[in-house]
Amino acid sequence: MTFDHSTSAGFLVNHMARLFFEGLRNQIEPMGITPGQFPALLALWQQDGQTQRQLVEQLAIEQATMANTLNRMERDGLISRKAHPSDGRAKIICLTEKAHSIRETAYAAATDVNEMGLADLTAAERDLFIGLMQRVIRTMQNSVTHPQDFQ
Amino acid sequence: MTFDHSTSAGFLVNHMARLFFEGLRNQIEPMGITPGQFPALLALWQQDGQTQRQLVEQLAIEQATMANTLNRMERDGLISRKAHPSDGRAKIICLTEKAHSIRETAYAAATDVNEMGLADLTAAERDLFIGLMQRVIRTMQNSVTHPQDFQ
DNA sequence: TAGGATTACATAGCAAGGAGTGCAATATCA
DNA sequence: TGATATTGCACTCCTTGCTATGTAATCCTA
Repeated sequence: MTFDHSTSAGFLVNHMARLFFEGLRNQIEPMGITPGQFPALLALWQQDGQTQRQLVEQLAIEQATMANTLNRMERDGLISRKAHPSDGRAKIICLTEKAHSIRETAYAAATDVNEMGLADLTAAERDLFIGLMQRVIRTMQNSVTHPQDFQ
Repeated sequence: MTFDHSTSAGFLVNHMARLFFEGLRNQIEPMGITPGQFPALLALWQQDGQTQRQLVEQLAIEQATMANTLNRMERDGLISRKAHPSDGRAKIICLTEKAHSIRETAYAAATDVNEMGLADLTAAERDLFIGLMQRVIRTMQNSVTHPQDFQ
């Protein structure tokens, strides 16, 4: 048996992800933020003052990863952690002025990267591609929660 | 302006990559190998005794990343580095008996993960999906080498 | 043929993903 | 109400990606 990486879904997905990651890094580096911070920033721009738990649920990232990312964002002056008004365990994640100020520039950068990656596709192909990815994600999430469906 | 991660290509690609990565990890962990070692193993199973440089070129991974991965594979008893017969700078990467022995099981595991991810797609949709990913990768690689084509 | 450029590899350091563990606060229930 | 379970978060360690840098070997060329 042989195995061709150029037609292996896993290999292609991994390669694509690295290219998007690097593309976004190039775009947003001048603003002082990194690709891993981006999802959290998007969520907080839409609704500031969420807990770490809420961010974890929205972004499908593990709690430990989010804690580390928030540490780096705090270090970089993008967020501050404040006490939760009613739950002594939780903390409220609040954006700093710096984070607010780069919002529109960052949106544009992310849009540019998506645009760059899909530049060769027609509008119909883009919709198709997005739809296929959403279906693959749903399938894999289900196969994790219900592993007996697949062997 | 707003930004919906469920329709952002970059976000979806990243999420998909993490799911494939974890899926593969679950499958191959029992054999004592990890997802990052997989591409190098595939290349060496097809042709043993390559140099690090050859692996880097085939797999589109940076040289330093490959060196670190090979360090872990050497530590885990999957490869050994031998002197190159004619080039004093280079080294020959050779698979151990252990690495040879898990070949077929590992192929099956990778095939299973790809199959699991694409389970919801028809044969035609799978071909389409693979083709779209190949085009996106080509587009992004070109935009890196010729950045002036995109602004 | 000596000196500079290139090549192959190693290493250090950072980012961002994960698992595992521990702690303190909260919730639940007998 | 006291014991137990759950929740929210922090911390440690691992992997895998990157860049930057260093070193030794090889190649090229004036």
